[in-house]
Amino acid sequence: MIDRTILAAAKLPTISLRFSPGETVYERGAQAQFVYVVVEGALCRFKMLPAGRRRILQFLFPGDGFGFEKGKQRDDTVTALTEAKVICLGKNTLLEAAKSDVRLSNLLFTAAARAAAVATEQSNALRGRKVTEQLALFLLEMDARLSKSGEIDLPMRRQHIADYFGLSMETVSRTFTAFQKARIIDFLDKPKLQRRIVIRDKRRLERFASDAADFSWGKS
Amino acid sequence: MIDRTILAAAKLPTISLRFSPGETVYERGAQAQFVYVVVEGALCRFKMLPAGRRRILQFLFPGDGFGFEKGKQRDDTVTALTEAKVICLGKNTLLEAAKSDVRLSNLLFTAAARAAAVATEQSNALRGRKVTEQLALFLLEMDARLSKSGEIDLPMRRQHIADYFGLSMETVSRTFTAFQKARIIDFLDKPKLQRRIVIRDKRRLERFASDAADFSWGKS
DNA sequence: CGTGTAGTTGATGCTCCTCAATTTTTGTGG
DNA sequence: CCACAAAAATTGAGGAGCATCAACTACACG
Repeated sequence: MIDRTILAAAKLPTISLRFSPGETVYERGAQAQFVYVVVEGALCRFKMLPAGRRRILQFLFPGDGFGFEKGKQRDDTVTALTEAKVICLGKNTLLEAAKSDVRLSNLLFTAAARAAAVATEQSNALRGRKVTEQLALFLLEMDARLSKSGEIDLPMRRQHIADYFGLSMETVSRTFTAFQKARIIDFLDKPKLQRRIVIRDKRRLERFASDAADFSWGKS
Repeated sequence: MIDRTILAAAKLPTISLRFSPGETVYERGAQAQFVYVVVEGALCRFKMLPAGRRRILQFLFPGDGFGFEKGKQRDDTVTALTEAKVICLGKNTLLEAAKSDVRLSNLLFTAAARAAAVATEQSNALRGRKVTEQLALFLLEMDARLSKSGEIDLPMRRQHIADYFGLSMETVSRTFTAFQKARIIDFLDKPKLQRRIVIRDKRRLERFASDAADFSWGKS
């Protein structure tokens, strides 16, 4: 909900940080001192659930902000999926600056309103949709956000995707395989965890994403 | 995301409106001129989906605000479920006032941030939960918001609840019946379409809401 | 008293989860 | 570079949960 634009407008000094895969930016229970913006790499924001499961709230990519939720204590955890660079800024510093700067305050408000809209939109976009729809949307989104020369190099594992959609890892895998067998996507670089994907038939993927069209699992 | 507090702080004149069951406050495509706050009664906000289905985004009760989404055109529709009273205020009027009033601008920002938090929270609270959990939560929420002397008089039909959770009407009905058979709730006033409900065993309902405990459908 | 709407109940099938086995990829130390 | 162990991903079989279709009941209204 916060982004580069706002930090730039605030004209306040920021701190730059680096993380390696698996390192955590902050954990549940920590003091909520800073707000962050991703500069490079990929991270994910999640909560732990009873029974050792976790719910992934968001995947974070360059330009995305995080850590601005209300409350003095963190309620979520953020860890890096890849090598990542983020900048941060004291939360109070920003809020104080907003108190005397109407333009900044309005920027914050607009950003928050947009964030709220996006949040409700997202939650509604996924409800009641079939797995093929959700994952088609996911692949299209990842394609839009991090494809280079037509290839998507997914920074997250199947389990992460499953935790994001509340599905089982197996279902994610089966769906991707089905997409591949239908020649909608392809895996590249077998020696690289099938995480590198190419969309071969975007048209058809988009049809899956909007339409509830269905295909059978058992087809060759 | 907007509420009474903000309209009060804005010190701007509001207009009072009344609606009867089934009447619409605004429809998809209309100009987004006003923001609203419910004073009395119940309404619902929804979008139409292909195939004649609809997705209910929110049930609105006294104190709830609506109509503040970005964009010049409405993307949703709001209709009254019961006799309802709402107040409204020109959107631009409010935004203009905020431009020169830091305190109001900050209030708007805070409200928007809270709305964003609530939205993400809600969307995450429902993902992957079983029907019994979702509906137990729903009943507890309705109990908190509109019970009088222990009775909940639901303003919405089974179909509305189903559209809200993305379930079928039949599943909602079966679950309520199961709650009743387990003596967790009871229906009052048979001659009133089973919409009047009493929670008999709140403790157990709360367990259903948090825990994924399950019971069989076929029990007497 | 017939018609329409809301709600309940039952039978059947699809979707996706769970558990388990197997294959592929990664990482480590010779 | 290879051998081995650990982690990630795939694949298969069986089952739980919810949708769908359809019949039936209860109440509202003319």
